[in-house]
Amino acid sequence: MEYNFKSIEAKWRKHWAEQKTFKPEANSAKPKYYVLDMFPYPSGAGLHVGHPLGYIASDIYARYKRLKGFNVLHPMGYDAFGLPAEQYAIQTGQHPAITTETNISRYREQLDKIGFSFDWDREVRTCEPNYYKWTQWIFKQIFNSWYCTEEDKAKPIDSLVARFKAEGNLLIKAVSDEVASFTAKEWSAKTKKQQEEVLLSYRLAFRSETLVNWCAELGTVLANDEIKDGLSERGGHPVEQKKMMQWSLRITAYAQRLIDDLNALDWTEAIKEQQRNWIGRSQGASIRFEVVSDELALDEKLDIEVFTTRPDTIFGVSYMTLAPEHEFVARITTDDYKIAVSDYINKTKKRSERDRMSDVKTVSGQFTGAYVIHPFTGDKIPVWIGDYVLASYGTGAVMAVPAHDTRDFAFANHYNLPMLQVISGGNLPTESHDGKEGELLNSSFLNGLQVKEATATIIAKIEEKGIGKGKIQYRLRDAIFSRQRYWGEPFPIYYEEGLPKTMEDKDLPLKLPAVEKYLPTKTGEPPLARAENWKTKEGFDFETNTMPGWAGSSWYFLRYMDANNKGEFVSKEAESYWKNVDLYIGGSEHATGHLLYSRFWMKFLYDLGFVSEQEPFKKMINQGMILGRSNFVYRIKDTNKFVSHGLKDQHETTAIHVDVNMVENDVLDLEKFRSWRAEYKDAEFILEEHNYKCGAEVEKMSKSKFNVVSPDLIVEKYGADTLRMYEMFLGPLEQFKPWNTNGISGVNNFLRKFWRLFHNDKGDLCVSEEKPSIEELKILHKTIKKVQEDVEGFSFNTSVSTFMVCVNELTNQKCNKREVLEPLVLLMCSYAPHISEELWMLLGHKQGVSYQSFPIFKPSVLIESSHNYPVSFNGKMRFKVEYSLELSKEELEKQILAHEKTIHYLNGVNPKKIIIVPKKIINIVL
RNA sequence: GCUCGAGUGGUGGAAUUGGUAGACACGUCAGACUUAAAAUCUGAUGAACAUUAGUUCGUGCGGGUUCAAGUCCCGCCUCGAGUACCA
Repeated sequence: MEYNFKSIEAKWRKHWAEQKTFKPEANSAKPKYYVLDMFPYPSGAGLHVGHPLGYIASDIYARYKRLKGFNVLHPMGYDAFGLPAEQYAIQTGQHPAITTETNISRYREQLDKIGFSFDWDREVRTCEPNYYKWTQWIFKQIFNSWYCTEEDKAKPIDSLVARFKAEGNLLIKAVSDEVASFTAKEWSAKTKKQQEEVLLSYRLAFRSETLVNWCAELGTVLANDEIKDGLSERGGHPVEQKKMMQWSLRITAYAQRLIDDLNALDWTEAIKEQQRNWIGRSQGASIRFEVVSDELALDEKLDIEVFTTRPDTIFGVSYMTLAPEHEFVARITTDDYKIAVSDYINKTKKRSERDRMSDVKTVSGQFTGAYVIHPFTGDKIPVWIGDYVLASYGTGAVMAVPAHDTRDFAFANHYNLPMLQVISGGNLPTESHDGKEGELLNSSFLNGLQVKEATATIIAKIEEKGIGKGKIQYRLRDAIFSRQRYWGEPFPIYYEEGLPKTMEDKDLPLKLPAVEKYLPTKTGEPPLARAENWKTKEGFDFETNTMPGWAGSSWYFLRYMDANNKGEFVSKEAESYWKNVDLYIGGSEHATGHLLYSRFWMKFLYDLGFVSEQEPFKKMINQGMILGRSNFVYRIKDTNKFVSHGLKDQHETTAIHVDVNMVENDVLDLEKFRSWRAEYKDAEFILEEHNYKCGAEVEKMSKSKFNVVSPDLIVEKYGADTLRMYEMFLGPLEQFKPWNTNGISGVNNFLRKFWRLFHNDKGDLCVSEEKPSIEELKILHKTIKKVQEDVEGFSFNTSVSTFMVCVNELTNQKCNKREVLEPLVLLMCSYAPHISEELWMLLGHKQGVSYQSFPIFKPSVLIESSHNYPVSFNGKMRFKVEYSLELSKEELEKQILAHEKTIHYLNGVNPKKIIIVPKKIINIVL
């Protein structure tokens, strides 16, 4: 029988689905292992060949872990809320749920063809009411919590109320908005409404006026990454900065824990570093400067607070800069400067924050006429405004030290402001001296100290004087949590007298209402305001915003543990068994989004005792994107003649993208090309070596470049096992690489060779029961060892090569011994599961290969070869050894000494000791 | 600018703790089988000289450590990714 992948693969897919082969055991005594892929957004375009890359890798690992005796959870689902389906709904009126459903079935169909070992009974979809019921429920918990900085954890809001009743808020240490202090008595005296307002400043989900990117045309707030050059990425509509009432989550409360706990994670340093930078911890001090301005009344006292990471340079301060939006600007600007200042503010308003950021070189600013008093020298320091200072970071004000900060330096040079060096070294006045090395000078009591000592000294002094304190500032902002969209989770919130209230658990899920149109209302309210009864239902006034895309994806990994639970988001037993994800595979583009929010939610749920781990993803592998490889034909100018790539320089040509599906190994299928488009029907070709060779270039996969390769076509032509192995063979998992079908025949050949090992020339099964030779066992053991190492180290590409070598060698040996072939099938079954199942069955096993446990081989050593190293170094000598059957240590020593080359190079010196180190090297101490 | 990663044949890529650089595959060339082609199989394939054994040079560039460097150290160059007026 020939290797007929079509019937084999169809048969086993059906078998696995029917037998529910990949359902994890309930109440298992086995150790657990949770392998998860980042779930996809089901887009209308379907899967291309790049999507399954990570899924294949995780599937290999999941199957491998099952063989190793683990109880493996390996689920899949869909991140199904999102903008494309909503946009489609706006254009066509089709409900996003229908679009989503269609796309999901297409995805499922494509996924099913690749032979993944997902447990589909646990599928989750974020847009299903049964799922988002729990997203809403978690939101409720966040809303009903506050963050206690004493215990450094989130706690139920009731505990805060109890303390307010007992002691007021004077001693409460919490992450909150600015709240006026009150006593227990004053608390009790407040009305219900006033109390609610106070609590809102403490809740971890809160409402506030926030500056957002508002796109009027789309009728929604946009995230920074949804804007390109001041226009919306989708549609190219103008975007403006606007203050809007928005829901936010107090992720900043977790900033330090989010940084600290990164250390223990087995993620790439790059991703961890990205998160650290995003959170952006800087240590420094906040310092208050007293304002002197003609505008202030005589008895009016006003301080400007600045944040600086370099309090040690305080004696070098020569001016101060406020962000143009700083709240004090209008109050302190003197009459003489009012016009200039307001002109300047108007000018900067026109430039979006993004423009300001991208245009770093232009220095601009304006003096306000006001001064502040230097707290140590008593000097009058001019106050400027400048758009290089951002209102949204720190206090929106900086103390400028031009001698030791590049930006202050540029500003001071431009406006001719004074500059004083206070730290030795550097190339002043050519450039500023930003480094933290050197000795303090011109700094009164700090003179002679090193930067580090000076920093500590000055902070102590500042605190002593009561003008500020040491402070840690984070770049991370609270996460804006509302979107003016239809296709997202409704908030379980209604309003009474303008105050938000949560719905009862029993009334969840609050389902998305039907609307006749998916656009915002004429008055600019979100689409949900169009729903009948939404604003008036039984006197309720529901929140019309919906949650952002990342809400549902911040906890989905927990739902898989117990996907069909109707009474809880996850049961205590399921959670305490599966705990968290052992291996997470997905792209690195979510470093500062999904991966950060998930960690935040997990920590929150941990604080409230709902889960037992603080981190959702223990180990993560980031697979690289698969790029497209575009093909070109070269049309000779003004003709319908096409010249092969190698000869194109002889003519004047234009390169034209051709569909890569008409090209194989860069050779164009002329017939397909002629029938591709009417204009090419009569195309003529200038060939080289009887073929038309196309040019090629690596680009992102896109429809317009005709370089999208669907996995379906590959499966159709070569089978799923070939696709799986080829995607792994392509190169290291983490690397960005172009899709290139050129090498796929090699992998396909290998699978056919593998098949032939078990069959004779006539195609009949032919497996011998004879004992294998030492040579044959060595081939097998070498392969087992190498493949195991590769899988554990995620070097899937090299283990494909290892299999190839093994099969080549066994073919050369004409080895068809059962004792060799059986373990090989087991080893192969995570990579190429269909063919392995079939062969396993042909070998006479009743139970499928997916139920087997991996044989543990302990390959021992046999001196096989040595290098020509001289003996005269370090007293150590190293030998390369290969694997064979077990040997005792004594035998091993004997073999080493008996080895011809060893004796030669030992030069008659007797070794004192032979050290057998792990892996393959033996050290001989002379 | 900063952070991280990477530079190896015609191509994708291997290379263990520093230990025979180029595994494996594609491509190319030659051969076998065929009326022929396809498919399959076998062999060759870093470069230069010698064309027989062999010799020399070779992992982005320049130094260094070492018996031994793709791998470690110092100084550069190039490319990719992320981030950016964060005080």
